[in-house]
Amino acid sequence: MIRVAVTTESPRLRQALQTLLRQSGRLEIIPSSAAPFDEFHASDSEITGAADVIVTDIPGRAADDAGATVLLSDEEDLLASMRPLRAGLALLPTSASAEQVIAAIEAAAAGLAVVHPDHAGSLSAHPAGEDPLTPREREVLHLLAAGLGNKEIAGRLSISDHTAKFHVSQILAKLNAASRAEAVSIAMRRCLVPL
Amino acid sequence: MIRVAVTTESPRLRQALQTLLRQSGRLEIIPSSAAPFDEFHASDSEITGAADVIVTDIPGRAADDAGATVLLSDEEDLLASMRPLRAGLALLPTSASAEQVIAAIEAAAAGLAVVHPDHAGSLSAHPAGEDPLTPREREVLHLLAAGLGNKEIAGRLSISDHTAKFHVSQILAKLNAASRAEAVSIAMRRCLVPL
DNA sequence: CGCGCGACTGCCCGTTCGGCTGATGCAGCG
DNA sequence: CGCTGCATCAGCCGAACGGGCAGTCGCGCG
Repeated sequence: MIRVAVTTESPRLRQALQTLLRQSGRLEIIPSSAAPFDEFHASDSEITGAADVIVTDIPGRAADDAGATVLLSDEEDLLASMRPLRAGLALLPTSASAEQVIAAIEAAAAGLAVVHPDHAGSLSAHPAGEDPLTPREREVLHLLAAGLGNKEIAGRLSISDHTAKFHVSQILAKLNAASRAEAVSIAMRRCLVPL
Repeated sequence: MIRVAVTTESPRLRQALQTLLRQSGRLEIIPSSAAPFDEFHASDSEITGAADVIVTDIPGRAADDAGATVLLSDEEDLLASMRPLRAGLALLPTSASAEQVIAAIEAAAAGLAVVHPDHAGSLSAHPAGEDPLTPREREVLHLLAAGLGNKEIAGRLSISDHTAKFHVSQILAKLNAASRAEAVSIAMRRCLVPL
């Protein structure tokens, strides 16, 4: 039985979560004080101490707390700042389904790091914006992203450095980059290259 | 009830996982064929079709498959290549505990992305390797990573382009990069710059 | 006080980059 | 049969890059 404490700013959300989680049958909800959110600090230690996982919508709590935490938030910026995914930290948007919240709680309790794809979009996926790069261009892009010069790229691919340069030009154009450095930046952001 | 298919190279591991997962009581294990791993492709579709989640130690399977997948692997490089954390993809080391595997399966089934902190170390934290970049150099690095040229960097920072160039040189030296493109690559890998 | 270090500026010089205008060969497609 | 897309090669040229070398300030530390 995983003990869960719900600490949200909105009482409505807290209510909803608590009933939702209770229905799962596998979680023990620790009654949070009925105090308004601006007093949550008072009852903090008691709740935190007894819980295995904290479910919250308050970014600060997730940042401070070293324990297992599920953060429900729609703020895009959060992802960036929290990016170094901690052990036991789960990041979910408020649109997450009940199963997702429950699964995230269990994973967090087990010490895993979790992200929701919707949220992680900026981290990982590139749903729409596609990259019409040819296979050869992708090869070049890899070397380009490794910081190689045209001549080195040409050497690795056994082609003329003119051709290498040509491919780089194509990549710059397709990625809408003004320089190879920007191309690397864009490519890595879009995960067109490993790492 | 989540239907789970176990597809591993090692029969021993498959056995261990199956019994382990069965004990949880919340998972339905789909019997995988007893075929040796080099034939797994033959029995692929049948297994995959019926399963909600696939547990495997074969990197290729996790890459190919679009569905929920739990990858058990200790290879560091994998993380890099899989980095774009997909929806429903969980990455665990073989040292993961039973609860972790089960939690990961449930999270993956719910469409979440999961990483194990041990594994994720390379993703987020870089415990040792520090970067003795001065505050000013970090500023320059940001612009550098955005693909700006020396002149543009100088403009943004209201300094001489000679100075901008100087800072870039310092950064290249400290990051051990031969070119600004490689510097961007290294900086983004080390998370020295947002995204 | 001297010393180191970060931030800043300057100039020289060879290399590289990125865009330009070309060309060739080889596929698939209507 | 042309057409289009991909990959290959080539020269030219201005601009940017990257490495030296040489300075000037201001700050904190012993």
